[in-house]
Amino acid sequence: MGRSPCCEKAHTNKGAWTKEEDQRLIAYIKANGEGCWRSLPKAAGLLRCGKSCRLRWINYLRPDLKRGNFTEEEDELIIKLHELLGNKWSLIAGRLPGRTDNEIKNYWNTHIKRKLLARGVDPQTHRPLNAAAADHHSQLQAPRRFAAAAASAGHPHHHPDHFAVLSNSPEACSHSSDDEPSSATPPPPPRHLGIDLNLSISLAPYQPQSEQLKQEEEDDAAATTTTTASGAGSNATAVCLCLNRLGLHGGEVCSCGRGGAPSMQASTHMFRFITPLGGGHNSTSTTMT
DNA sequence: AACAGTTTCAACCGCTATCCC
DNA sequence: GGGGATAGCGGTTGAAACTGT
Repeated sequence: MGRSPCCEKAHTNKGAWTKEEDQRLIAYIKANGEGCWRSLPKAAGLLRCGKSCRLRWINYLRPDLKRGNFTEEEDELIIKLHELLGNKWSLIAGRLPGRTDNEIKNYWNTHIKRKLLARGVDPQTHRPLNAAAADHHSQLQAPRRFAAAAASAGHPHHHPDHFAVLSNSPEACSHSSDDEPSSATPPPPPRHLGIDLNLSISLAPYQPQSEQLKQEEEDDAAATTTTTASGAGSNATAVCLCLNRLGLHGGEVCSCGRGGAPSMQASTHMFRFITPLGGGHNSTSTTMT
């Protein structure tokens, strides 16, 4: 039996795209928008698989792509996000406007891995290499927990890219590490690379962007912090995790607070670091830099 | 200049998640 | 609720570009 092929392979081109194919695809999407990828090739007059068209558009032809070398700030942001999310390239890409998951994945494998190794840091675990060797078992799981939690908590009405990063949320907290026995008093939160890792990720209810922006405008009494209706409860402070809030340049990419940045997707890929009121001092955002 | 080895990155493949009937 | 169709994701591949000898 098996799956039906994603397209009629006998009559499709493969390999590198020609300029003419690119032009056809661009023209079609400009005229009709991104729609059903499966039917697009035929409609656009392309002898390509829909999947291939989608990939070409997303990774190469999209007008909002940045292209060019990664900046030092982007490097560090990728490293930090990878530490939190693991190999969730699309989620990481969601925090880097103009970059694609494929681009980041390639960049990770070709540049950042080596950079971390040169620093003596294990690229998978983000731990010092000798320490990583020491407790092999526990390291395998640590950096993936956040992403795993987010993925496994999948609710059909939650947009997959919308989850909050919660702290001190008992049901959400998956950070009690395997290498430390659980006890009545939880161990102090670990810190890595200047990030307060007293965090975990859970899904936040998805809202359509306009609704979300409206909500955020309402909630936006405090410029950089908002409360959410998520499971963190009412006394949690949410801190935006977009570029400028991470202390990086390029504040224009942030549209999470209000509609200021034109058409950036940042608000549709929102992470929030939530720290408890009172004790938090917004420590998450301040320690991220 | 020619060749071999290495690096980069666009594209493909297979799988899972989600949608829709 | 079940099953097929579709979209999206992450891992892998391989050709092109680059570097060293």
